[in-house]
Amino acid sequence: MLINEIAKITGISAHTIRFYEKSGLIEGKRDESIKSNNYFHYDKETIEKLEFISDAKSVGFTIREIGQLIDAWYNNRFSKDEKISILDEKLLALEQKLKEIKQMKKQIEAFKKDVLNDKC
Amino acid sequence: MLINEIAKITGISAHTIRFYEKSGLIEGKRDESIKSNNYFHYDKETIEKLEFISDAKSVGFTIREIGQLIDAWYNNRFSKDEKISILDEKLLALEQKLKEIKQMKKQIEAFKKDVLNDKC
DNA sequence: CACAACATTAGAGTATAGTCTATAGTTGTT
DNA sequence: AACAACTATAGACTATACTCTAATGTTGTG
Repeated sequence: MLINEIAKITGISAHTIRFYEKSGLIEGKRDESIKSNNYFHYDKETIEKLEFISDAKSVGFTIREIGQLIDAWYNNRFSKDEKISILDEKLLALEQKLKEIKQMKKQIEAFKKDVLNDKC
Repeated sequence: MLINEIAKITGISAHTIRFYEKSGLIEGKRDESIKSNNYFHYDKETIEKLEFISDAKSVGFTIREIGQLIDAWYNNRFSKDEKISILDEKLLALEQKLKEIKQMKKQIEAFKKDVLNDKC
């Protein structure tokens, strides 16, 4: 698949996909048998990764963190122990985020109560 | 209290506090009886707001969103109905974040399982 | 009174994460 | 062949949220 095709599938613009590629999150391959152009070809795994990137961005992970996660998942840049340590670290971060969000919900609910009772 | 005092109390730098003031999140008052300087004075409410800003940033709210929340809480820029509508909107956003984070946790736990079982 | 420590303002600089433009070449359709 | 549509690359531009610097004036301590 060429860039515009995965752009359409994932809903991520070709520009942004190129930005993610430059950032090392995904990697297209050039078809050595085609010598007239140097278009990048992307596979189904790239689509999976792009969908993961969208989700991971939503929960507040940075590009660098998402890169680590993708490496821990797909690549062999890290040893098994290193992979587990990265994943555990992110799980802990998510636990922390859950706590903070629940706390914030309580606080905003308290604001709301005050507003409803004309206390502010 | 002057700026460095609330900076110390809240752990937020004076620079950042001035940035929040320019952004409309907090507001210091000048002492009209002192004519030799135009230092800003901050009260306990400002400390509350700064602590709220820190928490709200942690959960991913932008400066603009935090401004809305502070207005809905402290100021009378909005009617009661508008306040409730802002607070409900933020509560919904937090619900959504909770869902996304739980989903991401599951996904990372699945990665971890795969790594532990040498499946990737 | 010297002088360190603190205050204000304007504006410059940084990091992150895109987003867009310009240039140049390639592919597919008529 | 003409031409629209697609691709790659470099680099400029934008928004957000700081962070720092410079210039200038004020306050408090020995």
